[in-house]
Amino acid sequence: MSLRHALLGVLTARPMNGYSLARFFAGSQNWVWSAPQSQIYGALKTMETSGLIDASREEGQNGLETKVYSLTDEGVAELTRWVSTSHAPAPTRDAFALQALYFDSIPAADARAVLEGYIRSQAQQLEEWERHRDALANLDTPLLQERLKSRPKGEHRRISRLKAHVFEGQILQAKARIDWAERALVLVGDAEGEDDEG
Amino acid sequence: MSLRHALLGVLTARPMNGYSLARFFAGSQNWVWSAPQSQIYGALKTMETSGLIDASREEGQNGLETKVYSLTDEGVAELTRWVSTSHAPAPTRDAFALQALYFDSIPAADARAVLEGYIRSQAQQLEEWERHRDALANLDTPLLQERLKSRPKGEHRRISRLKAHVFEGQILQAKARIDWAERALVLVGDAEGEDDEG
DNA sequence: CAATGCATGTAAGGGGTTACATGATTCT
DNA sequence: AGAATCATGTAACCCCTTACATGCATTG
Repeated sequence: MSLRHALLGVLTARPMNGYSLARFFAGSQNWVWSAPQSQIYGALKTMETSGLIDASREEGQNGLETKVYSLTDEGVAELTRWVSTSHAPAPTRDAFALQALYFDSIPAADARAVLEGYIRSQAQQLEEWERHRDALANLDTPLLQERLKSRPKGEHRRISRLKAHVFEGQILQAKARIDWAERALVLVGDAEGEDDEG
Repeated sequence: MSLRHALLGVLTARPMNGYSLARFFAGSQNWVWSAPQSQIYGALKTMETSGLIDASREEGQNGLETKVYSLTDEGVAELTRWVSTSHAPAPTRDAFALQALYFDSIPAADARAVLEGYIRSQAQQLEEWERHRDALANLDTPLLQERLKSRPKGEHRRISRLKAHVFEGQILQAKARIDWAERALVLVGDAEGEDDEG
């Protein structure tokens, strides 16, 4: 559902081809939406068919012919409409919380190892988000710079602050998860020597 | 992927039929995994085929014949294995953060309305999770009581604390989201009168 | 007798993942 | 010559959503 809006959002910064969009979304360790390459091309095709974006054949970086997509008026309107609308939250589906619900039924050492791995991956993600937040706050990302070219200078500070704040939100959540996991380590460790089936 | 493990986890408390499981997972406003009824029956069938659970025909609440599923040894082993293993975090896909990234391009009043709706829904979810956490801490949920029957009394307190802590984690995250959204309200409101395209 | 609850399923369609396939250009 | 990068796609499979379909039993 939202991949389309993510693509529309990126394309408001500047027109891009499928390959660049795919790189942006692939893995995407530091953004709020990710998608594999194979999904991008299909989505772009259906979005073109439904009139949200336009393709123009242009020369790529190496003289290769590429399809460069840009927003149509309809695409801009759809993004604006979507951003302005309240959407019901997606149903909860938290695999790690599910896993943690059954830590009481495995050896404490195993639960500790899983929690530590979780903390490591959250800490890494946290770092990446902090970097991205700082880059946005300093107007130091390529896409933001492109985007600001079509906005009056007086708005630049407000825009960069708003975008940085979105990643501040991700940061706060990652920190909450890390704090939680550290307290879980204590809870699990409490019963050292506890084993499997009781 | 994890619906199977969620089902295995619930079935460790007691054998259940598809209908009860469907009610448990449907909407599931206060648990960590949700799934619609239509998904449950299919998942149960494939899990039975792959030997994770066993079905036995028994009498339901009203003399109706129902299929009651219980874990096989293989099912227990699979759940234990899954819970004991570190899993890579799912790629980020945060629709609300995506939406918030473009609040700078809509009227501030619209952004405020969306944020307020978000805060309301998060606050509601928060309340439900707090109720559930408290119920677990007080050994006051039907499923936990069933589950504890097969565990030594000495472990009851530890188990209920661990489970309650999982929901404490959800609570902390919901609070972080609400705090974030409230600061976002200030940031957005800063530029009162700012409009659409600049 | 109608509505609600118990109980089990199917079907169609969309979204996401993994892997495969192809071809040109640039770098080493 | 071989590897990496640019560039665009396809195919199979699984998960999830929405909706439909059926039938028995209880309650008002």
